[in-house]
Amino acid sequence: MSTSTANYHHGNLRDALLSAGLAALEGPDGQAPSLRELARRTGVSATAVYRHFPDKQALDKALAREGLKRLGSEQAEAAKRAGGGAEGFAETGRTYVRFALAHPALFRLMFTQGSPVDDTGTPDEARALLTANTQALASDPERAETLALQAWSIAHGIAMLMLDGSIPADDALIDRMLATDSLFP
Amino acid sequence: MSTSTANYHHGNLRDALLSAGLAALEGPDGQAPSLRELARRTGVSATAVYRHFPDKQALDKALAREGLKRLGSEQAEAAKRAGGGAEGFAETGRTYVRFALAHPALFRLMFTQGSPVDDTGTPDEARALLTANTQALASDPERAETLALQAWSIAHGIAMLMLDGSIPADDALIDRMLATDSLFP
DNA sequence: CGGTTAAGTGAACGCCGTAAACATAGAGGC
DNA sequence: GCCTCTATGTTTACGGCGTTCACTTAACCG
Repeated sequence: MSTSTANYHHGNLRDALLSAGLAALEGPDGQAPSLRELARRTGVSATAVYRHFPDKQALDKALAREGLKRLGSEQAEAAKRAGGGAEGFAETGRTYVRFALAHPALFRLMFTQGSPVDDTGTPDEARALLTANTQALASDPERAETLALQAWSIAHGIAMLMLDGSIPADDALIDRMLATDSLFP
Repeated sequence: MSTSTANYHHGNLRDALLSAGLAALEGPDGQAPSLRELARRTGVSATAVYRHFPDKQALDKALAREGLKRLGSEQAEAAKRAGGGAEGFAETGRTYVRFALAHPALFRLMFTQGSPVDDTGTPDEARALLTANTQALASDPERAETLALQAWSIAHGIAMLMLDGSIPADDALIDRMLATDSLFP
């Protein structure tokens, strides 16, 4: 992803594989695509993948990283649209859950590997937004960190439980559960 | 599980498979065991499994159901030990997260299938405990349902994020994040 | 232009879940 | 007490998976 533009075959196979992977993850089957399937869709032999990724897990991690980037930018845009502040913060939570429901396979992939973020030293945008928002909203700066983790956890919990079918994936329910006045005194 | 006592081979293969599965899920690799591996450990051919489960997913579902049962009874015991009430309720949350950390592979399995509970008409103990506790503690009975889902979500979110390594799996952190006075006004 | 090297290929290995055809042990009726 | 029927097991086989290895090919660079 990111830097595209090239002559495809004999060229940016890496990006082509990632594109195919992201497309497959959006498919209706909700299944993570196999390495061989991805190679097939890209019109390349299965072993060619190994020229660009050491193994399947590395490919998955790259896909997860791209997913995280997209989530972060969606959240940032939603917060800006809401005018920032407390309402903007609340909107990032709703966006988090809606993103999970809109891209279930990708979202699952993002959290199935051991934190795919840490290889780049800089934290992802979603996480930066979270700490910035909580530090701005919390009185006690130490409380801010706890608040950040609590907010993340409840959004993540709602998302996961809805994805797994344990809780109805209802948009109104998301709003009700994330209503800030019924959480956090 | 449950009804054991028999002569093992030529006898209760079903229970033996479930026992082997639960044992494998506790292993250090944190990997869900394959059907063939389970059959091997039980000393039986792979296809024998199909006499007792229509497919691998059904076996996984049975394992998940057993996990849910264990979680429920651990929660009930913890609540009783805490003397019930609000403190008992809080204890069920902490127990939920600790259970996930103590049995990561089993816990993941429990929520990776589409809600493994619904085939039995009666809800599992964990869920029953949750609704009973929230209905006893909430003033508004309609608020109780929202409270139940919020409480479940935050515990589930903490558990998942800690399992995935996104949040440090720290016992003190669990207590801080679940402190009832910093949640729910 | 020729050689080095990055990038792709095909065959093969040992796993996996599952299907089909076959074997056998033990229970129940005669 | 035998004989049959059925539940429970076995062997073999298929296609798909991730990955390895030895190989070809194409692109660039001096």
